[in-house]
Amino acid sequence: MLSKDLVAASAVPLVLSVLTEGENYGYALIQRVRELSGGKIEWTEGMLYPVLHWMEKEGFIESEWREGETGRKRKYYRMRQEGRKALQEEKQQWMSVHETLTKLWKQQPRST
Amino acid sequence: MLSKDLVAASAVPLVLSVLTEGENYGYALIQRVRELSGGKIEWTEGMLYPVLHWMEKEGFIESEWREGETGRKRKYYRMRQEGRKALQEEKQQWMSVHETLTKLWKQQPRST
DNA sequence: TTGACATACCTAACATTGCAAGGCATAACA
DNA sequence: TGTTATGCCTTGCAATGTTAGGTATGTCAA
Repeated sequence: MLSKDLVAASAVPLVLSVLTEGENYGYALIQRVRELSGGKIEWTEGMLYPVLHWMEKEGFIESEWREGETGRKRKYYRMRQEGRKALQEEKQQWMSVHETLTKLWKQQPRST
Repeated sequence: MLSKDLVAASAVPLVLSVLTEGENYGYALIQRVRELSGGKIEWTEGMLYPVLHWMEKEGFIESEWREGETGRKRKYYRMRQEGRKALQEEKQQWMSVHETLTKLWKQQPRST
């Protein structure tokens, strides 16, 4: 189980990244992320939907109600140009932290 | 400037990782992390001290008041065994997310 | 045809939380 | 003597996140 903070920090970059695979809808995003992470990342709907709404308000993504292969109505989300820019920014931020961490992890631990 | 969420998610692993370099005190941790990140990670004291207190309460680290090279009293923090365990766990969580993200970033983006 | 379950979306409200802002103290230096 | 950098701490309120609930439809088995 991932920590709350890590789930929060990774939500937007993950949604944007998954949408680079092509449009998708909320319920399926949860499953896709679970699948990609090997079951380690478990999103709840109550966490995801507000994030999607916020991202749409920000202009990162846009949505459209459509029927999928089943007869069900689904709200499909698609990347917008703003979203691609945001993803670039998110990537950089993530990598900044990642590089800082790995720099430390590679060091020989010195005893105190 | 890093997002609030990312700062929160990385605080504990970063503190633990920096302390593997040897004991250190709060004020210097802020500077060390700034330095390691090339100025990208800017912690505030109001954010760090409560985290240090929490980590001590959890038994990850222990503290001791001492005088440094200057005449100043400083509160030095040192890793405990619990902290090393916590760091291992944090590493794994971080890497889970990181691998999920990089998996997506490596993919050929398909157009919608 | 009825019930159960999976799919699919949404939000209100409450508890939790984070952090800006302030306070305190000392050393260094001009 | 005033200012800046160092060094630690906490309060209080704003911002936040998650739980829990609601709605609806398709599918399948009994």
